[in-house]
Amino acid sequence: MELTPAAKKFILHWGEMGQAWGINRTMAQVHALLFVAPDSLDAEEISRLLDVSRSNVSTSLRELMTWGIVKRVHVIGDRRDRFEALKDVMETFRVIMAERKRREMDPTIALLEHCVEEAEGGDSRDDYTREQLEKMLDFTRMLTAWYSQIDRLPTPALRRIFTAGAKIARMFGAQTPHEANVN
Amino acid sequence: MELTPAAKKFILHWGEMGQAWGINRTMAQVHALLFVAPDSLDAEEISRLLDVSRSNVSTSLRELMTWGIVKRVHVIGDRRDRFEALKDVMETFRVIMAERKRREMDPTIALLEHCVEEAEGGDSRDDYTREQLEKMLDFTRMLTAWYSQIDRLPTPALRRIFTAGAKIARMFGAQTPHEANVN
DNA sequence: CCGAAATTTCCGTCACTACTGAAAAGTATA
DNA sequence: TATACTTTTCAGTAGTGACGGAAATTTCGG
Repeated sequence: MELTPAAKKFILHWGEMGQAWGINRTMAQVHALLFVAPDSLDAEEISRLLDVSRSNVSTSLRELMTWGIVKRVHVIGDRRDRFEALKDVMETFRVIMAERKRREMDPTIALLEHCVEEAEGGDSRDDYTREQLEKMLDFTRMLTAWYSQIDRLPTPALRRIFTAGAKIARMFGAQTPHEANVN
Repeated sequence: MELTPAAKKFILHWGEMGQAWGINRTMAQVHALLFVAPDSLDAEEISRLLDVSRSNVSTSLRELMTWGIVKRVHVIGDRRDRFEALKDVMETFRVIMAERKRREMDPTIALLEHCVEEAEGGDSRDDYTREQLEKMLDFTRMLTAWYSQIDRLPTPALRRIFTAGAKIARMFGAQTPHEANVN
């Protein structure tokens, strides 16, 4: 098996995107490869196709598995581990979101709570900082609460929400009397 | 002016978060500092408070300004440039989203379109890859379309959407007859 | 128009992370 | 249990990007 030009371009681009989002390039490339690959691949093959070392592949695969977007699979008659990615884009997206929430949003909320609490004891010179931190905390809580609600839904419902952007905008876009007064 | 413990912790954490999202640490720290600072700061002061070089601050500020979340301001009687961050969290979030869409989503869509087109000419062995790329393209388009609709709304409407997660979930969560059959 | 203050640019250095190769550990088969 | 095959770990290396310091440029007051 060799990579088609389209697959190559996608894999390289995915690597770049990964970097922009704080994900190591090889890891993103391995994911991209598994995503477009018709069959599961073994580590050796991945190493060959991406031209990176076997050990680098091993590390990347482990990471991808802890993220939950790549799974180890086996085929009878082959001792080697084989790997395949989640093939459903929405599902992949959800898993990544859930993981980033867990790794980044939750700790951020905890830290902000701590900071706000600490800033309450401070002298009045710190009032402004405390207010800003509170606003940041409120916003982060709002986002994660929204996410939690949405994440409960099955994939088709999620898809409906995302295709209903205009409808949602219309529903929530109406100005309240107060806002109308302000404008 | 010196940093309070709460401010320090927030700034450090924000730096870490930045890294996880592909943003350089100093840049994130400068932003955090300006976000919690009661008044605008000049570059010298930022350099001192964060203990990084003047030139590093200069670069970070320029980047933050191209992102549009930090503005140059002047006070009479002071030749030095002073800087302040957007103080509204939601607004900051919006600006960052818009910028990332422009920098990452749009190019990704362009590339995926190109790849799909190219893969159409290929032999049937590439069908699966093409299908996967198409799915990825559809998903990306769906997301950006949703975003475009939502982004039109004024901030209060946006806030209403984000506080209405449960309501939205209820509205779109109802199963269609088809889905009910499948389950 | 000159000089001082402030800012930006540039290039060398440093630090960090990704990466490799080799060795170690693990696993299945005979 | 030995052996061949596979995966993982680890320690050293390389490469990338952040950073600092100095020089160059710009800006402003006198």
